[in-house]
Amino acid sequence: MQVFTYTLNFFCEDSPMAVFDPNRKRNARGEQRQQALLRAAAAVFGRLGYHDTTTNAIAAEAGVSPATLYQFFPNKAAIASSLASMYAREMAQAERAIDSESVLSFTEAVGELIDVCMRFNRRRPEFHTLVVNAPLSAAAREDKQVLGQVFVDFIAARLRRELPTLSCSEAVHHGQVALMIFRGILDELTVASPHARPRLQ
Amino acid sequence: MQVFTYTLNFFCEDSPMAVFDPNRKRNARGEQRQQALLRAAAAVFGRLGYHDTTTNAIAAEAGVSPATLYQFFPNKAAIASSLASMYAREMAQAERAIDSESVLSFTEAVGELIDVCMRFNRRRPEFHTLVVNAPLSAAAREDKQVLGQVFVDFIAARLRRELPTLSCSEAVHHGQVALMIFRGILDELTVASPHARPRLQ
DNA sequence: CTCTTATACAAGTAGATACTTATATTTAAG
DNA sequence: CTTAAATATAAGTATCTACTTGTATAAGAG
Repeated sequence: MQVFTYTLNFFCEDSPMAVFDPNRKRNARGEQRQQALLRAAAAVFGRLGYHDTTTNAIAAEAGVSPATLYQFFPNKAAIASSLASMYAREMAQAERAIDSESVLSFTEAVGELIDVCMRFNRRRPEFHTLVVNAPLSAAAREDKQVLGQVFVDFIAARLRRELPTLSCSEAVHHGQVALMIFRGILDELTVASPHARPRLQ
Repeated sequence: MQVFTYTLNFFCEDSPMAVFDPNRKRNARGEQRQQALLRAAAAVFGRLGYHDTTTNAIAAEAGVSPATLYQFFPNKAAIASSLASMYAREMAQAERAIDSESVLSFTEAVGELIDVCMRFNRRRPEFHTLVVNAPLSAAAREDKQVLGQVFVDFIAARLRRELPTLSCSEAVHHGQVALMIFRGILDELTVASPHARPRLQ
């Protein structure tokens, strides 16, 4: 009996009709829809936060039916994860581009770093909510973690150039603390931005 | 017509049978239940966060039926607000009790302050979630705001004693930044507590 | 042109959860 | 002891929301 059931399930798997298929070929219209859905999701997440954003609202914002959304994303968390990944990678790249020829002083470089991060978070207010409140996929968590590492490494590298006596692990630790501090300030900072920055170093 | 309707609604208000009545007299059993419900809510909020905590789970944790919960609280947000208020007041009091005779140096006093806050957040892990994720009542927001003010004032007062040349508004501003920094570190700190503190001053 | 596959959506469903109703039991004041 | 009010719950309901189903149309490869 057991074997029979197994066999049946194995060969005639009553597949749940997988309306979303990760390997599906996309045409131009599809690619555009997917981008439009991501933009719509960003807007709604930004307005309402992760929890209060419904997939129906995202679909409505994009001007499509809820069912269409599920042609492009398996579930709500995947949309959030996709956005979070994009943003994390984008921001990491922006950070890596800062002072690539190493002409700035430590203070200037850190000032630039903060500026870049602040600008990014002002331009993409939804990033914060997504990272804090959304249940991210492993890939998105990885990208977020890399972003943190880029920040820490940036600080640590500048710090060691400024103070060559500093041990490597000490420098990294200072970088980590700086990251925590920065996140703390970001939390309070959907408003009133240029006020607090001067005190950061 | 409009007037008539108004009158009807005013006098014969089809009251929703208000199972929760804020003016209801409580007996001993009631007071205990209410406390038990708050303790249960704290436990579940701590485990699951605000959004994933259901009123049914709180009732179950307290060993009562869901309906009983609504004899004591009008809704889920009121439970969260009640807890957040309690905790904010408790923590503010603890902060005010630090170094009441002003015998500590600035560095020592701030160290004490951080210690007290850390201990509190370790003892009441749910406080953070409630403050960050729950839709608090006006009263609870007020208590939270007062707590922040106590923190800022503590820092500002010590700072001005240490550096009498500092202007009052400058001192307060430094206090505010310190608060932001502290919150940022708390965010990262459900774990690994005694590691980061030394670098704070 | 044809046929496969992608896109689209109307119209759902399933399951969860905040909250209610009706009613029974306990408390305690008079 | 009576009685009104407080406490308790079984058994709901209403609503919301993530997600599906079935089916129709548009694209585009050959």
